[in-house]
Amino acid sequence: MSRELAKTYDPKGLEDRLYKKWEKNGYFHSEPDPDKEPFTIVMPPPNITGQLHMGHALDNTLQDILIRYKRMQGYAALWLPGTDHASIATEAKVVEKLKEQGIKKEDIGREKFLEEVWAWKKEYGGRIVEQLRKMGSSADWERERFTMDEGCSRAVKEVFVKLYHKGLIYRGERIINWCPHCLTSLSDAEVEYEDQDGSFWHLRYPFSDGSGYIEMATTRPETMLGDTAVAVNPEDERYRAYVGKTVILPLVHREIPIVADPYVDMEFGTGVVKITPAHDPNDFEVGLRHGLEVINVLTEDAKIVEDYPKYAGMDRYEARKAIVKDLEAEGALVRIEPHRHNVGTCYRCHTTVEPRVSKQWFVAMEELAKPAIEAVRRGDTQFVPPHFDKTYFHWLENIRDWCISRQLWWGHRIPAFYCDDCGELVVTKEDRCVCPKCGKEMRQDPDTLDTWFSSALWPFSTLGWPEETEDLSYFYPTSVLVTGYDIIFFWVIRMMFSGLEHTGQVPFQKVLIHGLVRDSQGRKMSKSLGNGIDPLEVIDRYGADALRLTLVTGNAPGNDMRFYWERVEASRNFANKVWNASRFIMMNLEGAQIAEPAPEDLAPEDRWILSAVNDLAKDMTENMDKYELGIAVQKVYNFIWDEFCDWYIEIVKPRIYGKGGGHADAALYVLKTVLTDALKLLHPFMPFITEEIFCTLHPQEETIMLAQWPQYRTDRHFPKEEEKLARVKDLVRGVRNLRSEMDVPPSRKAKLFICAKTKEAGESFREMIPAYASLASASDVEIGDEGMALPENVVSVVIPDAVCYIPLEELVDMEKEKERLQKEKARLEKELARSRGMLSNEKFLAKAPESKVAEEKAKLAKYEQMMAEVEGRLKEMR
RNA sequence: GGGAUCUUAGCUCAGCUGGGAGAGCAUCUGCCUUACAAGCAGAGGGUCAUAGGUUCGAGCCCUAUAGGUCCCACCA
Repeated sequence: MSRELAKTYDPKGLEDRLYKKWEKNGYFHSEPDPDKEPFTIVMPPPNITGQLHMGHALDNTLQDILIRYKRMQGYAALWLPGTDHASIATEAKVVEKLKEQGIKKEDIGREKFLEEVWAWKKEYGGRIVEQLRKMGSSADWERERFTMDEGCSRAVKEVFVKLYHKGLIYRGERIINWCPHCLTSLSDAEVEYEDQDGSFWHLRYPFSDGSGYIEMATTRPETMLGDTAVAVNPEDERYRAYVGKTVILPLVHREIPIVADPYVDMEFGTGVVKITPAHDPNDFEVGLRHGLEVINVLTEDAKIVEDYPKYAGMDRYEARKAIVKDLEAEGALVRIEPHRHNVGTCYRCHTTVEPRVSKQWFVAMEELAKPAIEAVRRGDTQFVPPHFDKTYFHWLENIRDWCISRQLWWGHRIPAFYCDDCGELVVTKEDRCVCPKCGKEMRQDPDTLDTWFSSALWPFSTLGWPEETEDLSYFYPTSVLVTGYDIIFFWVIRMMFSGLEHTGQVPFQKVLIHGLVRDSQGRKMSKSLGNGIDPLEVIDRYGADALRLTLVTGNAPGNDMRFYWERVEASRNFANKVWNASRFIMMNLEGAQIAEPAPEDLAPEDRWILSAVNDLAKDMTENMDKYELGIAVQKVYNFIWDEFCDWYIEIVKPRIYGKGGGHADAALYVLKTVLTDALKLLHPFMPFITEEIFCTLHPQEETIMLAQWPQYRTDRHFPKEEEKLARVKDLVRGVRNLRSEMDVPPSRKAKLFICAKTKEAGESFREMIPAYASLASASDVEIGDEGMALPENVVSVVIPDAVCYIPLEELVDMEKEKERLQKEKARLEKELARSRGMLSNEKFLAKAPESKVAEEKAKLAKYEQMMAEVEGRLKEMR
């Protein structure tokens, strides 16, 4: 069934239709294949609650390019998609929805609540997948996985139990980051710091013996209710005498000691710190060292506890006002000064986090970090670009234990059980547990695991681990992880140590890091700013191919990029160019069967373009293998637009129109061949348009997706013709330039007199005679050598190995011509000076590689010859 | 405080192992040349942040400085 390309390029409809075809025909599906090399990408699971944003679109585009490329190279390329992870965000969405109905999750209980989440997921879960499909993602959707599905849950339990028994997971009372809004603990990585204006309250606490006061400053006066000491630096002469004394805590009137601890900075403030172990991480440490009591004064939603009736129930900021007022009344407040400081906020809701002492589960990181550091040092896993390993090392070398318990319901439940009678603790993979001591049914820990705990297992849990599946042994370790640098700490590092700990291998060989997509002013796209651009809107207006091209051009790994609609438009224009060139070629082919021409029927331009596309394939393959996708796509873009469309097609037009000599069939064959190769090279970047054109051009072919990536062929390398065409291009450009500068309208044709300085040059020009009419507005062409007869009133253009004369009669302005030649002379003088300078430098001759010296000599000869011509012309005109 | 990164044309950015500065957009000029005006042809525009160093040769390597961005750690 042969179709024609539509007259105008319109991605709408076309993209949907092709995607359905690909999916229906199962082109995305991969199985282990002993005859092929595996290439594996595991997709980061985008959160289904959010909609697809530019970051996802970028991730997805890069991954899809790699997958399509490798597939065409004959790899068993598996792109394993995951489309959900258990997160605070998911839970919050459902909590919000229930709230609208006036229901709290506690009202309906855990089981019911989880049912609600699943129902919600059913309604919205497919959305992000649909959006990814619109991007052209060729992930293997048949293998779609969820972090919350059964396989993953099994892996999570397996890992937890194993690490627990190795002593690498422990439960302990620590001070952790607590979000009073989300009502859950947060890991250190989940806390974001922002600068806020605050105040410094200078307080004085009276000594118990009535001998005076000690003054200190605090940013959080309300926590003074929980103070259990005052600390000074042991080196501090000013306060040495006070250490060991006690003070009376104002308002509460509790007697607390003054301790000496090196944590206190003598230079800062008054050099005295109040110690509130329950509400500050540093104070907690000081408390441990000095055996201080931990007095918690805040509830989980950050209100004052009932022990302080006067303030009970007030939230922390209300309480602050009240307490400051009372302190003032009691004479404990010295002064207030403004103070700007960093406060930790919840990465999700940006509520100020409250340090809180509680029992949580932790992963001991020290032992796990070591192999992860080693693996990257050895090069088992490499970052692209490489400098990101520094970030990686820096984090791992300073890592702290990882708080993994979350007070949420939507997530993997911690597989730990408690006996309410005897306090026994059992960690097990079983769903239920009976106390081994008293035989009583045990109660499972109500908490769930940090979402990154399960996400860290993704590269192998999705392949069937802990079963030793065929998939796992074939596709693991995966080939490359594509992700943004903002997620190195959350995800990459945790996958690394998890992979090494549980499988003994790194989870991936390469980590391709990309930057963030920012708005046109360089700001991060965010919901609160409202500056986010919806990829679907871009697709709707310009097509997925244009969006993909935009996201990958002019972009180096690890660097941020700005989003401009103008760039999308430029990408769409390129698609349009490809479309029209293809339409032109097919119009001329008219379904004719074109056989491969005999080598002698190939014109120089045919060999040149065949050679060029051949070189292109080689170059692009090298770039792709080095993950230089931006460079690769730039090359195919330039090839198609400049070399193929603007030069080759234009040169060949007279031949296929039957004017001028040469074999029309050979030209048609070359057009078809080169277009086909170019489409293949472009396909990973612009899958839809290339598929549509390819299948129309080759009605017998099913898809370009499974076509072979163009291989470099030594029998398609024609350096001689490349040289010839370079000369012809120089000539044509020279003539065009001259005509433009002399204001000659294109409609005014003129004869070209080409005086060739060498036999080869003359031959090159002669072979291309039919092309000059359209390329250089030539009415006729005469080629000769030094002695050729020239008409009066000519202008000239000097190019390497030749001079081209154009008689323009009344249009010739001799002054202008002189000016032009003077300009050219000046340019050549500069070049000659540079070249002669280099070649007269003995050190250059002695130390530079021979090829460079030879190259420079050739250039010098060329410029000398051109200079002689220009000077000769100027002399004649005098 | 520690670390990373950037500074190249008016704007946004490429520039892969050091060997005569590039693209897109914008600007200016001329063209509806039968695939494409979402196009064609041409032009202008850069001491590659600054100062040193290594080298026959530096946008690229090294050192310092200035400015910007980001990450981490943080002073109560």
